Amino acid sequence: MDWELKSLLNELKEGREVTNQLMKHLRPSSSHQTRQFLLDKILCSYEKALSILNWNGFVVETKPSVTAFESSPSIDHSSEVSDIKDVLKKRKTSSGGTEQVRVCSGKSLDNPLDDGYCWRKYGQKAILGSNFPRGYYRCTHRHSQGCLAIKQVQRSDNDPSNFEVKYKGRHTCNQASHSAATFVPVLPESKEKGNHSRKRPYQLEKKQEQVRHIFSSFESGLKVKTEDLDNREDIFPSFSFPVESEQVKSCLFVEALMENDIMGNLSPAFVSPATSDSNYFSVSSCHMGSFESDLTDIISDPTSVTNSPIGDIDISSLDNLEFDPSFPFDNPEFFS
DNA sequence: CCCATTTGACCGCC
DNA sequence: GGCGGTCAAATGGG
Repeated sequence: MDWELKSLLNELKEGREVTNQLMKHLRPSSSHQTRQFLLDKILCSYEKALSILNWNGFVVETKPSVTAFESSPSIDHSSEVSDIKDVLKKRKTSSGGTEQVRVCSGKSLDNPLDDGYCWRKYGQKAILGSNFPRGYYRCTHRHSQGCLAIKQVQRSDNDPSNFEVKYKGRHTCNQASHSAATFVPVLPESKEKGNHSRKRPYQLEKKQEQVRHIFSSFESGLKVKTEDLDNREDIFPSFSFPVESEQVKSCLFVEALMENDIMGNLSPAFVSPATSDSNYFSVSSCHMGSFESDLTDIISDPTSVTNSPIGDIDISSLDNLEFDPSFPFDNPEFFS
């Protein structure tokens, strides 16, 4: 089975499971926060499922949705949710065909350039019809390691606090593969810079700074457009990946806390970014965004790992999920 | 001094 | 010719 279909199934299953959890939490004793958490998870599953369909050429219109978060006065989740508009665009490929490009919108109150990679700006252009110039960046390791990753950043006209980030190419540098795989921030530079004593500490420092920003960047969200210059199977193992790796870890972290079997079921898009198309991470950003308070609490306080459930979610209740086994989500023919 | 950014020039495509 | 994208010299910061 295609991994996309697996992902789709996983997302739908997860949506089903979380819906069941939510049902359990409809009782008055459950907290609003818990219900929000579950609602958001459901929405994210739907978003991911829709994205998968989108990517496979289905015409799926995604529109801003309303969630319980809008009733939350403390956090502006409404903007996040309404910004999770994944738009597919066609672009020409080198072979003359078209290729889908997904646009995810969001807001970044933080530095939109901090996505875990080291970028070097090589140009800036005023774009016709846009109020703000477009910045052109390429991977710092372009020359030392031949990394061809490129990104373009442009402030949104409609919402100047919004940035559209468009990625092209894939990271082939060490930084990409390692930062995607582990938390180890940076690798030794290639020998040509070995005589530079200050280089490494500087990059380490910078990298750690970037890592710190990753969550906040995705809390607020970014408008991210991805596009690869190569073939589809080449799509960005890396692109997602300092970013997504953080998210994956966070998700795994959350999932582990929430009894992996229940909330687990991570889609391949999450688990195996190296084999995924580039674009699913943005959906997970909504995931992240809505979990922000929980995650930041958990992450900032290691002691909470073992003895603190997420918010006040009743983990024990998650052990006994109930859902209608007759619902044909598991049947591949359901989707044919 | 090295490196990243800035910015005007240049290039290729439509 | 106009536009988007890239190059590369100039500039500035650490």
